[in-house]
Amino acid sequence: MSETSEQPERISDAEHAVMEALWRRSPLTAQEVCDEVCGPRGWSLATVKTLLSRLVVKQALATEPDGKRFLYSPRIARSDYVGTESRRLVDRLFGGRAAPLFAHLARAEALTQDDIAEIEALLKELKS
Amino acid sequence: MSETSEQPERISDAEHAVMEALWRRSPLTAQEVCDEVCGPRGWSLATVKTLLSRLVVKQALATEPDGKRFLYSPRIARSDYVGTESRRLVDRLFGGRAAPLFAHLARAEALTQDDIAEIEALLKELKS
DNA sequence: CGTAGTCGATTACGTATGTAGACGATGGAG
DNA sequence: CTCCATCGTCTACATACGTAATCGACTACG
Repeated sequence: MSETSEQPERISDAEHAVMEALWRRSPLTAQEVCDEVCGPRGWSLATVKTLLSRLVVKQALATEPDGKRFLYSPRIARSDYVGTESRRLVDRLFGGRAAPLFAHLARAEALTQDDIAEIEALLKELKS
Repeated sequence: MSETSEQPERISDAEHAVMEALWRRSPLTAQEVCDEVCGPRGWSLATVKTLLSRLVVKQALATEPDGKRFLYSPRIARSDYVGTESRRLVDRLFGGRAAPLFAHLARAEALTQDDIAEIEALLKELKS
């Protein structure tokens, strides 16, 4: 019984931006991650390094030495992250049921015809 | 031009629990809010008072004096809150498109037949 | 072999958040 | 009129987060 019941630590907003870069492409060095995110967010390399360290502590990233520096890669799948975050929202705001969320989005988001078609196809698949 | 371009301040997790109580029923006194949420969350009255104050500062709650104490009521509609939070999630995780979120939920959440029927009805309505 | 650039690690610091105790005003009971 | 229960406010404090500078180690260039 390894008594390390690691329920995954929460990933903050800024940290999430770093994760996205690494989900797009990995492994990357700190510098490369910065190339991806520093521009858009107006961050310095130092900031990215801090975020990377924190993500490693949170076990969200794995490191692999590459000569003098590290290569970082995600340790959790994007789909898992998306799953828990979506679930959190649905639980907090829609009593745990996905349908009301969808209803809300449908009304508020002005789905395109393509969106609607996509969803209908999905429903058909689910019903079979 | 009133230069108070108040983009609504973010409501934290704990604060959100308080908002939910007041969305269910309002106005309420601090004590009454505590009756609603202190049990489930294991909070003390003091904690609720702090959260209420912070929410007032954030303009999420309005106060109305009632003798010696205050009555609190929401100043923002739940649907607005739900809207911005949902939008945040969709933007962060699904590139701003609702359909992928739905696809994810559909696969991961095991929608009931009722859910599916509900959504189909909605789609029909949207297409007309 | 020394020096400049680069790397991760350490330290910093302000604000937000979770949680709550202490305090001063005040209104109602007696 | 006095005293106590309550109220909101102020203060407190640990942790998380956003953002970054600094520092010691190392490497590649000259």
